Amino acid sequence: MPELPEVETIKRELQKAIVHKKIVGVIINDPYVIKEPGSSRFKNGLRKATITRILRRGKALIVELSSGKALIVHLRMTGQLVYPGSGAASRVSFLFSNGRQCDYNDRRRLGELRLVNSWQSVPFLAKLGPEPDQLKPKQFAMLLSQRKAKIKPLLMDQRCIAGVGNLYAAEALFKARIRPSRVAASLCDAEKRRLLSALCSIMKQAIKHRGSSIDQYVTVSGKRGNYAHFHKVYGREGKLCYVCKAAIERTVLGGRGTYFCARCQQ
DNA sequence: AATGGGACCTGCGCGC
DNA sequence: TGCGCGCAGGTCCCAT
Repeated sequence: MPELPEVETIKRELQKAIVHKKIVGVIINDPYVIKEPGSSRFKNGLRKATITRILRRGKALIVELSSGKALIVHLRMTGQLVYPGSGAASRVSFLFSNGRQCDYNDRRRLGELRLVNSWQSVPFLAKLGPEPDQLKPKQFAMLLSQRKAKIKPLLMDQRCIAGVGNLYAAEALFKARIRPSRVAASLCDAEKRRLLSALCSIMKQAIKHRGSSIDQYVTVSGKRGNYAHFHKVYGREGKLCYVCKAAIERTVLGGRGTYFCARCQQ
């Protein structure tokens, strides 16, 4: 579900909601979503900890604790953090000293919670590529050079660039007028510059609108994201391209549904 | 190195 | 009404 803009939106709301609050208890309704450590060590490691800071890297949330440990939350497809939570549908609830709680919900149970001593050493985080807005055009060009992979799956490879998923990859490629099936190394300098610029501007706009609520993504406070109103290709198979009126097409790349305009994107 | 397939999960909407 | 299938914003693992 959530890509960079959705996770960033969650991070910002979470900051306002729970930073400086003290955890007094943890309710585990579904131990499956806790990948490390075991339930009791997870509970004990969180109890009495105060939340000091919340960070985002790619699509992962990092909740830093006064104990020096960190809670890593990856929402994958259907994870949600809700504050204040009611406990309904909660897989794990974090109870605070103010009597309120933050619920972790996850319909498909693909998400992960981990309590770690040092988040820098979590393999997935250590391997993440740079954030899109940290990239200079030259670096971006380097990342794509020599790569035989198709550009859309490569954009979604978290080791290449962090935070880009299926939806925003499709939108960025449309804005940059590049066909998703193009081999990355075949992009000319101008196309690479267009693509980075499209990626950054789309992420920025999407964050401004709290991300895209397509199915059931909501922010921490339960608000929907409005960026779906701005989608040009994602989910628009058979509908007319806003630029050239050709029908938007859908294909599969790297196992993921891929939407594009065959006329605008060459 | 890169790609394709499957796996992990649940639930929705569709056609029959 | 019921059933099977395809689909879903993510990532990992294995075979080729």
